[in-house]
Amino acid sequence: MSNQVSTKNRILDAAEELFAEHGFSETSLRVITANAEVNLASVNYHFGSKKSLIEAVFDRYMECFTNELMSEMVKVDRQDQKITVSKVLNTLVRPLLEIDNVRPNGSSVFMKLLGRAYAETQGHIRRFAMERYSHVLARFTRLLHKASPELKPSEMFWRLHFMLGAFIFTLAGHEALQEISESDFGEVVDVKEIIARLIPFLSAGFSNTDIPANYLSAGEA
Amino acid sequence: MSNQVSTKNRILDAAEELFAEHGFSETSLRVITANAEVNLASVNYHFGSKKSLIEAVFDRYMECFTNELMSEMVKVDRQDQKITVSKVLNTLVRPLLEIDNVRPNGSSVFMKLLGRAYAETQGHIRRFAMERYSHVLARFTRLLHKASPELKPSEMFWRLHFMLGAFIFTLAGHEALQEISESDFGEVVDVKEIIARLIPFLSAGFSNTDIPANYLSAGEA
DNA sequence: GTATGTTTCAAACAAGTGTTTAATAAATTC
DNA sequence: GAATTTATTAAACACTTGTTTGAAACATAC
Repeated sequence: MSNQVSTKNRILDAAEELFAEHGFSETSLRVITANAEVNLASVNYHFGSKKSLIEAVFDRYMECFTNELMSEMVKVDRQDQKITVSKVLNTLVRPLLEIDNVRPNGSSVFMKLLGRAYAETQGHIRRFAMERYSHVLARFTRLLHKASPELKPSEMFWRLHFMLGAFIFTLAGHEALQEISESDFGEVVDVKEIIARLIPFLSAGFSNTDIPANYLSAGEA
Repeated sequence: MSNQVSTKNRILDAAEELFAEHGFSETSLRVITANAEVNLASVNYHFGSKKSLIEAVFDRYMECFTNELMSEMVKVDRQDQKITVSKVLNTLVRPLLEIDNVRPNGSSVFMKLLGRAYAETQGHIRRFAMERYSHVLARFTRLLHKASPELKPSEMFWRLHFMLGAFIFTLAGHEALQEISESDFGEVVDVKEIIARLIPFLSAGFSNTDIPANYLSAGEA
């Protein structure tokens, strides 16, 4: 029993790193099992299929992340001060950086996985994630509404996905951007600093009022 | 001679559609050549390898797009009024929508390809594109600097990539988002409308002043 | 009309893919 | 401690992948 868990985790550990680095379909079960130092057949034994393994890798992060995020959102909801967009976005930070304590480089790997999953089947996994973690997304949306009640739901939907796009895209490719930043400007920035620049950017974007009147909720226009 | 061009284009046409829909490594040469109704070997004959085919598909769009973009940027640069971030971002619109005239659904396919290429090797193609079309990016950056001279280069670099992320990510997955928009809010939006919402969002984000002082250029802080 | 260069084609190639099998080993249960 | 469930293993399976081959068809030039 103690050993079977070990095998399962060895596979997950090796898989997530390779998936993040090279993509899902570019990573074969043979290199995964070789890196994990387990038998090839054990993937199908423990996970059933490669597809299920991908989901398992994905879920291990998502569950941890969404749990932390939920408790962070509850905190913001319970406080007395006014809820701002910036505060809502900041609920993402701790849960994300927290992953580094669970797993070395965890936040980096997680964002890369997210980026790949997002682009992989262009929308299918996006939908899947939006359904599987719909309660988290709903809560996040509700918080955003409290911060910007003047926005009508459809407009908020679009702005939410603009933010998601910038967030995931930037952090998924943060390593390349960090390299450029260092070579071109001599600035060494870590993930935390990237987020520190990203959040004001997104807050301002989300809160912008430079829009056609019909994008506001009824009565506000 | 007239036939070899036709074969080449049939391959490119079939390939770009399949690449956009299913991804690069998920699309085999056999389904490409089947859709194009040409012989399997003709891909290697005309393009050398699958990798070169991918680049050819990508370049056919990029060249058309960047040419239009350059002339659009020259226009903005030549006008007398003040250059705003919004104006700079709007230089992207016509070149993008123009593609629909060259090829049905062209802008949609192009953005999907961009999204895939961006995520595929996480940064490698990003770097490749930034080098191959560095003159375009440099011109775009120069325009942005004219619009926001108070931003120091490194801060502009980050904000530029925040915008790129939101832009490419949103438009690459626009179909899924459009479906949700229709089913959840009953709103049918086209690419043009998405961009119309995106640009004010990005302008506000890019122009935000809610940042630590050390992110501004020397003397401004 | 022969010769030259270009393009198409069916077939085969070598390598890699996820998955399954049946035998062995290990752990757990009664 | 024998019986039974659970885990590991090497091997094979059936299939797909990108690429190459060599002959045939076509076009062009002299």
